[in-house]
Amino acid sequence: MGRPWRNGDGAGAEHDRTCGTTCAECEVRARTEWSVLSREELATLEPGRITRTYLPGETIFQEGAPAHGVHCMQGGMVGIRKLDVAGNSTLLRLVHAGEALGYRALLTTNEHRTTAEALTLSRVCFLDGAAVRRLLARNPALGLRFLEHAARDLESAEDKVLQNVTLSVRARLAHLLLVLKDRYLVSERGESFEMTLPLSRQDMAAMIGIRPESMSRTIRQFQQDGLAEFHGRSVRVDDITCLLDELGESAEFPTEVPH
Amino acid sequence: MGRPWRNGDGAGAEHDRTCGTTCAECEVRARTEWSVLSREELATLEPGRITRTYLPGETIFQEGAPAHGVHCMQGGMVGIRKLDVAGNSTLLRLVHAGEALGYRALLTTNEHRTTAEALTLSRVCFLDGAAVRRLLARNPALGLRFLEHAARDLESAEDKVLQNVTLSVRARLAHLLLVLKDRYLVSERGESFEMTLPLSRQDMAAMIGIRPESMSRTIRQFQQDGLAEFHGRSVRVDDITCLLDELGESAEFPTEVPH
DNA sequence: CGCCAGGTTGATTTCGCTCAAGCAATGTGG
DNA sequence: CCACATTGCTTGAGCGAAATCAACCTGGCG
Repeated sequence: MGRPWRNGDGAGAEHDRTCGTTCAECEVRARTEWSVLSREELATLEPGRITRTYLPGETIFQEGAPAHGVHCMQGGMVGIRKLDVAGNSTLLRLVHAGEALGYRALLTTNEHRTTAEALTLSRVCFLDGAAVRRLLARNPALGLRFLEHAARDLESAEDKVLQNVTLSVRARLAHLLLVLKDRYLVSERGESFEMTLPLSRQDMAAMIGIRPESMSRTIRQFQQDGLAEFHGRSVRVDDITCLLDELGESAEFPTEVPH
Repeated sequence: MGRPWRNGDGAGAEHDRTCGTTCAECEVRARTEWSVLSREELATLEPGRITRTYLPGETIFQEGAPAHGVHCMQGGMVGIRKLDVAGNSTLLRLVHAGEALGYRALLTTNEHRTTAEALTLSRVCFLDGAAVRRLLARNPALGLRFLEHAARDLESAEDKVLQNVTLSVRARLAHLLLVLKDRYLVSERGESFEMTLPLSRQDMAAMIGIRPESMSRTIRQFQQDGLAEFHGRSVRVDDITCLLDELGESAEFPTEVPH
């Protein structure tokens, strides 16, 4: 249990001693929406604050449950899932240290529309909804920070829609690898790089909307084609440009022949 | 061009005489984000306001273009599209009278990530970005209204992701018809109803992420199965419950056999 | 009249899913 | 320590839904 918050986040500045400190002293505060608040404003959040550690697999809130407040990630990684009637699930996005979680339900239905599940050991603060709403009503900057967050989430959700519709599985996996590279890169040299995947195969499959079997097969294809080498959760890519080529390949320009 | 703003919106209160009036006098204001503003605040928007009418097919803003402000729908219907490299496009959502348009780019990149195209004759106001930002910084309620809007958009985008991944084309068309029914219903009696589609077949296909050919075939299937009758843009559904059945049918409970 | 975009239909292909089995790593209880 | 269950991952065989390719039809319009 040495340093559980170091999970590829790069910052690696979160230690056990954050345990129980106030928001004002929180090490990830600068990255959060709360960074726009004054000391006095921050203090109003303290009474309704609860910090908790979640083990991998534990759920933080469930789809359909009423939202009583906002969660704020201190460390670890959480997956936002959405399930359909048949139990089929999609992994919509990953949430890391410094990000808010479940803020949306506070604004609309008061009911969570997604499930949040810890994917690694995670420390998460819960902040009381009423206190947050009071601050939102008073300080415009706070709402704007959340608005930016929502705008980014919306952007990536729309990207995902387009991706799932237009790209092949190969292209979607290539895209996923490139996205994960930004955060989970281990080493890079020229056109080649290495990274450690933060997700199981199943979860990677759920991220691009395919079955685990298809993930296996596509990974094997990538290896056979010399695109990437997978050893457990570590991936080595020799030539990143090959990966980039995959993105457009499934739907190349329709050879604009004049007449 | 008698009454161009009556497009199934139900309200039907927008007429040509709205032309050139102020925001304060705007007939759709009560439904907009601006409803939380005082008369004085509204007045600050006037200098940077431009009202324009768009013909069907005209684009209001294009993916990649810089955003200089926010658009506000007075009447008509606009489609939000997103294109991929190969020219393949998806219709992400429809925007109607009283809704803001292109507000997201103002908050993040300052660059539009989607294209907005008038689908019917539409009247749209443009509001200067700097003026809007000034108000956002002053009045928390305005930001919260936009935040609610973004939260709803995000919700439906995530629903769409799940839908495209888990539901069959049949189920997705059934779902689309049920969604369109809410707004474009013509008449209803018991389990049966009639409506007039606001979209071409191509655009309906683009909404659920399929090719036009597949849309044709699925419509024919629906007719053969007695689910719905299509005559051009009018649809008659005899038994709405049949349509509802389609939603879950593609992925029914996996027969939870104990042991 | 000819042209053209939108829509329909048919034939064929292909990509990813389903179903099924097997395997390695891990845990568990006797 | 072993027998056994469990879980995550992989692989194979076969199927089926939707895409692709291609032709044709229709109505609107210059």
